[in-house]
Amino acid sequence: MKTILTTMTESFEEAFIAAGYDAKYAKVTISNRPDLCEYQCNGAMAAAKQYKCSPAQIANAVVSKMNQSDIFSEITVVNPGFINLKVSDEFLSGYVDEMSKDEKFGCETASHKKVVIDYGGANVAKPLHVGHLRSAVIGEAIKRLFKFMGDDVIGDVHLGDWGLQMGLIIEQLRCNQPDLCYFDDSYTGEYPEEAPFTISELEKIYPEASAKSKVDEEFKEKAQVATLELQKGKPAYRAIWRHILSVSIEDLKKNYENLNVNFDLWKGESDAEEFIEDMVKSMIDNGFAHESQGAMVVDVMEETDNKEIPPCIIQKSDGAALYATSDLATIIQRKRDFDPDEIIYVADKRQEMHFTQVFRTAKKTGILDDKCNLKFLGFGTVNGKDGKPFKTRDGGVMRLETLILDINDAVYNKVRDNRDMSEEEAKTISKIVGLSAIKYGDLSNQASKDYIFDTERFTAFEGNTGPYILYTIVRINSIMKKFEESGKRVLDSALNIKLSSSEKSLMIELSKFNMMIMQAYEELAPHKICAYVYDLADAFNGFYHENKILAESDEKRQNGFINLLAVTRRALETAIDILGFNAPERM
RNA sequence: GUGUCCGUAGCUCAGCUGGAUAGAGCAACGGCCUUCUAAGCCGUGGGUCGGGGGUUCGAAUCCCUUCGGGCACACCA
Repeated sequence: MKTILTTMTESFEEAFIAAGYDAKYAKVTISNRPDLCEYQCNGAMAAAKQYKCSPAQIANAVVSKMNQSDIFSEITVVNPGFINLKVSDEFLSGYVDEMSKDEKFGCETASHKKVVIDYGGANVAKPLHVGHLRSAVIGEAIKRLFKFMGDDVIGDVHLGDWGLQMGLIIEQLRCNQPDLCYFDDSYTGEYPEEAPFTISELEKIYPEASAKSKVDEEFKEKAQVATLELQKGKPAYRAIWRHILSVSIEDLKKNYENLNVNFDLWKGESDAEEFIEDMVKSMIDNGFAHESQGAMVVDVMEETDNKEIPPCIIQKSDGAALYATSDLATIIQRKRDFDPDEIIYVADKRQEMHFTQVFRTAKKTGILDDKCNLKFLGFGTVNGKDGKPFKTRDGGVMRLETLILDINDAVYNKVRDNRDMSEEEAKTISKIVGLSAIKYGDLSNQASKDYIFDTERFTAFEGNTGPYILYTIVRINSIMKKFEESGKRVLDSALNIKLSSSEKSLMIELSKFNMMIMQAYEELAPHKICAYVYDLADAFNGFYHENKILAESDEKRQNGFINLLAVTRRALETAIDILGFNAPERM
């Protein structure tokens, strides 16, 4: 269904044409002067230049063709040539009504794409930390947004599971437990199904190994050898590797679950391994890759570049693969498995250069045709209150798990203070509300910018926060419940057509739903959904304070109120579901 | 050095495909709970949109320049 602004613009296009002017000037926008009007059309001023007459003259001519309109209740021309508009109650109410009957609230796209979204950025054997928060939260929101818009979306965590870290862990394990059968070369039996370590042991092994490799050259070399042997398929190391994967993935799933983040695919770098050899060979054979300073590279510099873009290295001088190689091979794999129309990478913005190189190489070498769009959604750093990267109090890396627990605790205390409820319920609610605090706090900032993660601010439940949105929904729930308990029934699904001012404001906000969601979709901008949800919640709270819903004596009018509440609740719930969190029954 | 992003209220951020008086939230101050969850609502104060030029009837928004900051610039991911 058309957005309300499109509908309005189209009615003005007719008027512009009827008055003898180009339809391109007919654009209707939301008013930036709510004290004067609800919508406005400023085209007359732009048109004045082309037609060499006064803007007011054009505006008046256009408006004179608009007097049949049932969309607007008021159309006025103001100097120098603004056309100020107020929407009619009937049209607005009808529009919101139609929207509410649509499963997707009037959102639609021209085409349904197949999209792979690469987000999460987790590595096996390493715990998630704050740095992983954004990729997970933003990626999940983008994925849900695309799904909502009707695209066929595949979310892939794309684990880091194939690098030197694997060899390091294997060698460290050998030091710690040399008697394990994996290290006995004469061992011929089946390797055990049980992993020789738990996740918390594993999480200790990696830092230990990593630290040792920096001071112990011999150890580092052994790890490199182990990595190579693993990649070549040595059964014992493959067995350890599988243990690392299964133990890690189980733990990662649990952590991502706590964030309400779900991947459709748990592929990793290792899954692209099989494509690397042929890929590199073909790039060389086809003349795309050449040797430079011992490495194999693909030139990706283009004439229009105004800065140096280094070539994309697809093979190190020692013959090993690296980041770009693995990403390119993964594109081949995705092309084969899904043949996507688009692949979106949600990663730290500092990796932009890398993705530029990979994208260009993929196109240049023909791994991908022009049908498939590659997009990079880069996000900024999570900083602490000092404006520097977020750390624990003692300066260490903040684990994501810890961050979530801290937030939940703060929320829990608040919930216990404010409401009388059982400990169990308070805990459940704290998790739900805490998640909204984290996600809304993150998503309400522009993805590309750094932002300050202020635990106090996010857990203080006042103002423009996730909990405020949830609180609004809970209020609606509460009224609806009381309405049902009173034994009253909803008469019909009609909304009121004679509107109070706060009721109209709420409907105007509701009518923006499809527009805002589609804009966020086109711009990959979840923060616009946050801003919208806040405006909607704000409009509802204004309405809530001005109208006594349960005490309304006019049954018909009350019926309209209740229906409006239902629409508002569904709009809010739909929007926060896209953002990746939800509301509790009460709080 | 080159490129790139950013600089908006005391703080955290929107607005940036040009429109009228630059918006929120927090913090400050003043009101509103015998009545649907006060985690709320209403109101007050607070800005030379980093500085300077330019384009335009009109610039936070576009262009140039300058200052300040972040980040990236070939064998890490």
